[in-house]
Amino acid sequence: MELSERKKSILKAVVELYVALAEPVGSKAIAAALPQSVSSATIRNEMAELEEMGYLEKPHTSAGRIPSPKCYRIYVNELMEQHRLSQQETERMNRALQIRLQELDRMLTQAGQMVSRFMNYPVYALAAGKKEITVVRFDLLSVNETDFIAVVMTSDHRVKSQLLHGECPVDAAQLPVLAALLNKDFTGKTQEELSQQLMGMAAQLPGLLFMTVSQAVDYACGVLEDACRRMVYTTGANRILDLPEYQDVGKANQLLRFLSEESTALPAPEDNDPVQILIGPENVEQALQDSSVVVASYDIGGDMRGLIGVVGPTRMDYAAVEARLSYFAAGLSRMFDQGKLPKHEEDVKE
Amino acid sequence: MELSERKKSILKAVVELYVALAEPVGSKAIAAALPQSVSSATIRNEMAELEEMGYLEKPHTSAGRIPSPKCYRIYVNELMEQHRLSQQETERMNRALQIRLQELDRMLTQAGQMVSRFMNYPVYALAAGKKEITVVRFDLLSVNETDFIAVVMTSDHRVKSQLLHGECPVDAAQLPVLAALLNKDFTGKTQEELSQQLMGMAAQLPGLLFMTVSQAVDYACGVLEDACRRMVYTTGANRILDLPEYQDVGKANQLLRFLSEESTALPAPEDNDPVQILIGPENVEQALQDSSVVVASYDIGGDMRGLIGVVGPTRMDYAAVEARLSYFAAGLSRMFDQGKLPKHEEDVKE
DNA sequence: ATTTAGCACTCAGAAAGCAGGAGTGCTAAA
DNA sequence: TTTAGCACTCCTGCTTTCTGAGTGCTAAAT
Repeated sequence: MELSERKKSILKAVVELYVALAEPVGSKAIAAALPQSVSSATIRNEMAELEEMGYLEKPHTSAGRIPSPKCYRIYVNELMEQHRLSQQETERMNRALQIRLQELDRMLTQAGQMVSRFMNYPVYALAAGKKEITVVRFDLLSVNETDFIAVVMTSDHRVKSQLLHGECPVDAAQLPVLAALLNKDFTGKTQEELSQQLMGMAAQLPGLLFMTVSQAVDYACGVLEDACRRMVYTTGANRILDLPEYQDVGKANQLLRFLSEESTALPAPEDNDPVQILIGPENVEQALQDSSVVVASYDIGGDMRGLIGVVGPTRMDYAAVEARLSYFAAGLSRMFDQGKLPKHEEDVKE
Repeated sequence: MELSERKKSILKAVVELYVALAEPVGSKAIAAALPQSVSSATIRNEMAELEEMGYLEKPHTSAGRIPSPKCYRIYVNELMEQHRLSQQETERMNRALQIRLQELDRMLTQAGQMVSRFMNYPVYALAAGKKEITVVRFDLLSVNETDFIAVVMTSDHRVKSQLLHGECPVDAAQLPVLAALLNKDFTGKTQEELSQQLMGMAAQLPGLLFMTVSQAVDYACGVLEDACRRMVYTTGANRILDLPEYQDVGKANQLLRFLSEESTALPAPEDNDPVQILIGPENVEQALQDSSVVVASYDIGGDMRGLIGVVGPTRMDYAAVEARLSYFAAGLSRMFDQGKLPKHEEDVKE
């Protein structure tokens, strides 16, 4: 059944007043807020019906109404107006986007920090790729008789390196040979495949050389491992402590725990919507049932895209958050497009 | 004026009872806890004096006493007994210490996470060097006509690398030459010196080459910059929400903010005590006035040492925390000693 | 058939009052 | 110097009352 125009504008008013004041809103307040002039009694009748229909809720008998998740949903789908970013805001954001393109990991944390600063909500950022990450290139650099540097470039264009203390002396002249070997037999492999390959190699190589190869491959495994694991960066989690809905330490604790410990379970948009909004119980995760998530994706280049999400109470200024987040995502896309991450041969092939 | 034996044992009892129960402790409870059998009335007299002297405080007239910071101080200095780690504990810790030596940054966060898990308090970890960090080595690796990898090794043995998209074509053959140039003129320099040096170079090099050099040096600057800045890793901050002293959201918020935003201001031990304890107002930082910090240092190798600190309420089980932290620090020292970070030539010289 | 005014009703939250109890400080006896 | 005894304090938890915002219903007005 379709909602009357008036019902809709009442819902809209309820959401907007509740978002602004964080208190149940009563019939009088709505009457004042509506463009049409109607009496509070009329509003009361309408609200009784809307409650019946599941759009509004009462914390207790003699309080005003608060929007239900269903109400928020219809609000974001139909009712909410395009939030207009103020000149100030866009300028601030543009300034924030003037950062130098850095290593992807740092990039993500930085993006998160920026957004969190603008939103006053916790933010998470991650990069998602379509394919499994592999090593695409090895380099070994000699430091001295016993130490060398392993440089590993992964399929998502990250380059990681570390100083390794050889368990046996390493000949500087040998290193290029070993690197060539690594590049030949250990590239394009997932973590498990790497370990296997290494096992198979054990017999074919002189012990000393094998030690070194093994160290390098071990390192590469480590890199791949936390390329998968530590992909999510959360920032500004404690901002929720400023919000009235998390004044209860128990609730705050629950959400904070989730954000810091299980952040990998944070939602990623399924379809290719630029921005997706998940309201309260629409979240699968138990810990997010009372919270909402707004998540946007942007182009990173390569076969990757970046995800950046804002977590807040269901009472969230969806219009504003969505507007800001899209703006940011668009900005990031542009940034990555300019300082383009180079295509690796392998990507170009397909 | 010296405290009588009995006064001391009363203080000890007050601290230990208060630490255990988080409630003001009364004369009767103390009488029961003391080895000597004395009446609660005697205790009351003694406590009145101790309060006079500033060791004890009363939240209000008819409540028990709680220890003042001064009391905690004398407790850690003289009264507290060596906490004996249980077999279980040491085993768990040993198991935790079986981690593979990785990049220093990751190492620190890992150490922090481990300790925090054992302590149930927030933990911060950082590495402090005596000298300013400089770049000790550059490498440039060719990827394709336009891209190359910059590898930078710093004086604290970190190796960082990134894929750079050349603003102009880069000739693979040229790269070693440029790297040699970088190693000659840009090593052993602080961030500011790097920038200066680069300015001076602008005129002397063909434009195209200069672009590339400039990109590499820029990257090195970035590395040095956040080698200084992002040196502190905090973990488990929200554990404080489980403690009764931070049930007040305001207090919790203040401390959490401090931990996440100004963690660089966290205390580092001045002298070379293995473990240092800072109690409440002994902390310089405003935000730590009601909290205590136990911080230990351990040897990382090179000219660096690692710092690891536990933050908690003044009502903290100092004996246990100190014991665990020392054990951990010792373990970390040993680890770093085995998988020794190699000395760099420069360090060896002096 | 809506809309509106009016009014009794409900209920959370603040303020006030009350009893219980833990703990103190003091005094006087041991 | 220690201890028992006792009056006193004042926090805590409890019930009580009060107030006000907001509702739902009814009956009149449009």
